[in-house]
Amino acid sequence: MDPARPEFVPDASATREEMESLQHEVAAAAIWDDAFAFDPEAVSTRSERTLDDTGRRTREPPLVAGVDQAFLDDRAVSVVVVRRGDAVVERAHAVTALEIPYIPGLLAFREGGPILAAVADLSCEPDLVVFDGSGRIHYRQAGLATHIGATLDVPSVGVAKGLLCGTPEDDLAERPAGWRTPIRADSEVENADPGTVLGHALQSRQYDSRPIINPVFVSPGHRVGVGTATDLVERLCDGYKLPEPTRLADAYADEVKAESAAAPEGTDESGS
DNA sequence: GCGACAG
DNA sequence: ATCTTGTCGC
Repeated sequence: MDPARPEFVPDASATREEMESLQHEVAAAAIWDDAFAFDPEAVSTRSERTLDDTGRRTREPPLVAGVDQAFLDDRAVSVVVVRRGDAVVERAHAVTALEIPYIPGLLAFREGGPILAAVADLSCEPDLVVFDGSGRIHYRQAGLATHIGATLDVPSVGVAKGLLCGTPEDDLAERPAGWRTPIRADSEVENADPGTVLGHALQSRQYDSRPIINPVFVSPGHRVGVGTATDLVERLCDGYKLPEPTRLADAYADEVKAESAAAPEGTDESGS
């Protein structure tokens, strides 16, 4: 799978001004309404939900991909795991040299290239991609999920463990599983009317008592509206705080990282 | 100037 | 993100 919008591919050697300028272009081109072909109701981590009362399959579950990364000194291990229902259909990875450090707001320029390298090896085209990081919840509304989603022109959502910017409508403390509240644009968010709903804080899981789990922050990447983005992520959570696509990608990234740890450079046996 | 700040 | 043993609980 290759970039549909090559001009959006993040360039780590660009100046900060050029990076922010590109983010504004990406945000202007991003689609934050439901504009995908699959049936959102068919998205699931289990195959039973795609069966009707008589047990017959009623619709083919969409291909959902999870993207995550692990790091090894100055190298990034990027992986993509694609599933159809609960079956892993394809996995791809890439080990590349990191060019710039982590800078809040510019994450796509550090991890975007490595991710695109892994996605390039994918033979299938996912219906939805779940990224570990923000999408529209970003200073210029162009977080990792939005930037890479728009570059590939694939429906995407961002799931972050922490809130980058924006203001939660309600207090996030100790909420029950299933609870959600809007994250609205404030003065820190450019080109957005204050109050615009950028995403949601979603309490994907909670214990009856302690320890207390923090919510995840879901936002549209590309071709998905705010409400649907959160609905989809909720459907993809299976008893854990993080959605299943992210958890699988996380585990695979750890595997590849362990294998890459022994190899000095690009000693890639599996031919990613 | 000070604090905040995805991974 | 990464560095890390044991430990409490279903």
